[in-house]
Order: sequence, then C-alpha cells, then structure tokens
Amino acid sequence: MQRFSQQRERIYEAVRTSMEHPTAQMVYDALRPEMPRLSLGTVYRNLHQMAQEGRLRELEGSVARFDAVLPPHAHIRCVRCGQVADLALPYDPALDREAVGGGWAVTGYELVFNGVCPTCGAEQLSENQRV
Amino acid sequence: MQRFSQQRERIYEAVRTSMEHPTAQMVYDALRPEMPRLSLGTVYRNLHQMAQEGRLRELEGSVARFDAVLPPHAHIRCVRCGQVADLALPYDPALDREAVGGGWAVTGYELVFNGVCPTCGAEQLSENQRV
DNA sequence: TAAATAATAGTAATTATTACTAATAAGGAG
DNA sequence: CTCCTTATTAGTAATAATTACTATTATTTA
Repeated sequence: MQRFSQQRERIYEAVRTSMEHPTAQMVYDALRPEMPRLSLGTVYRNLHQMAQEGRLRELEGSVARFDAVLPPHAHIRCVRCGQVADLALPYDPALDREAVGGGWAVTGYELVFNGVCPTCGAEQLSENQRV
Repeated sequence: MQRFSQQRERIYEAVRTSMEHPTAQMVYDALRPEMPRLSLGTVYRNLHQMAQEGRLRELEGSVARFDAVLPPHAHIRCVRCGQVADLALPYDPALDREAVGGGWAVTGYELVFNGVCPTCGAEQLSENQRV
C-alpha cells in the first residue's frame, strides 16, 4: 500500500511552487538546504511515481522536466537555455481525432513551441550592440 | 571550411532511407556492417551538425531521434516501445501567432502525439486474452 | 604532388538516470 | 501506546546516452 512520505510531499511542493518546470536535479538542489540527507534517487523515484499516478506531468526532452499543472496545455522551450514555460493555449480534442489512423491508439498530444526566451533574447541583443 | 566526408553522406543516407526516425545508435548499428571502422562519436557529431545546418530534423526525447523529412510535420510516439512515426497533419502557421507573447520570440512548434503503436497494441490484446 | 587542416577512429570522460541494499519510518494490529 | 510488517529512504554503484580529447587519416587547395 502507498504510504505517506515527508520527502514525497516536499518534492511535490517544490514542483508546484516552481514556475520553471524543474528537472529532478533542480528539485534536488532546491530541497537540499532544508533536507541535507535527501537523495537524488528519491527525487527521481518520486517524480516518476507521481507522474504515473497523474499527480504530476512529465515533459520529455534531453532532460526530463516536471509540471504540477495537470490540465493539458502547451509549452514553450527556449532553444538557447532550455527553460520551459507554460502557454495558455487550450487543448484541442479535434487534433486527436485527426491523428487517428494506421492502427495507432491515440491518447493525446504534446504541443511544444520553440523560441528564444526574454532573457536570452536580451543577451543576444546586447551582443549585437557590442559588435 | 566544411569538407566532404564519406561517413557523413552514409549517415545521411541511413536516416533518409529509414522509416523509423532512427537514433544515433540505430544509425551506427545499421552502418557498422558495411563500415566496420565507423565510430559512434562520428555518428553523433554528424547528426547534430546536419541538424544544425537544417539538413536533418532532430526530435527531442529521452533519446534523440532524427528525420530527413524537413517540411514541418507532426509525429506520433508509442508510449510503450518509443518508436516514432510521421503524421501527415499540415503545419498550422496560425498556431505560432497564438503562442506569441511574454517577450518570447517564437520560431515554430513541435506537435507530438502519444499513443500505442499497432505492434504494442496487438501484444496487449493477446495478453488480455491470455488471462 | 605536397602542405594545411577538417574529419575520423578509438578511447576516456561526463551527464542523466536507474538499480541495489542496508537502515529508517509509516501505519495497522494487538 | 508498543510491536511488527514492509514501503520508503539514503547512499552508493551501475548503466545509458552523449560529449570531449587526441593521434591519425583524408579532403582540398596551391
């Protein structure tokens, strides 16, 4: 049976209160000061467990990121620094229907925009001015 | 200056003639019989280089996959076995406009459906029947 | 053909993630 | 409340994907 765990709740809170769709490492780094005994394996295990339970949402990528906002929504990822942000685009169920075919059972979709975040865009600008 | 390389061309051909959006490892395994001296690092280096040049398209994921079909199009990934297939859904430029805001410079989007491929679907079916 | 240097092969190193095991701590039974 | 069962953890080792490094090879230009 699933038991309560102090660590799991803190990990969940760390994701919930973060705006940056943190990676496992980021969650670990954020909690370490208050929980010096916390183990990185515990963070990974609980993040995946909660994602499987549907308590968190996992975003694939070269490094996995996690999101406590469950209703399906789009994301935008900075091609420079890799940060991810939410987008308020509504989920379009019609798209799922369009994808059906070829014997696949469609369960949903991920819509991820690429772009340059405000921070990286500003850096690039100042680089150009420097030249 | 960029020089011609036998290996790069073979790597490109391997991606182009494959229907399965191969990973670096898959390209390496496919070419190894004909090019026993080929190095995995060479495959990685050239795949990324060609992706940067726009000669290939890179699909992010826990394992990166590559696609020689350049016009933007949607993909579907099997949540069981990880295989990726193309979808003939047209790219919708209107979506890019909807994503603009918050100081981000939007460059495009990736639309990846999740689902169960025919193969994995059939396996699951026979499992159920077995019980 | 020869010199200059991009690209490679082979290997080592790094990063993200998972696996393993003894110790810890939920939480239900008595 | 105390004890027992076992889920969960910390700490560490192992694995997988990817990148870095360096001597050697191969392409290109003079």
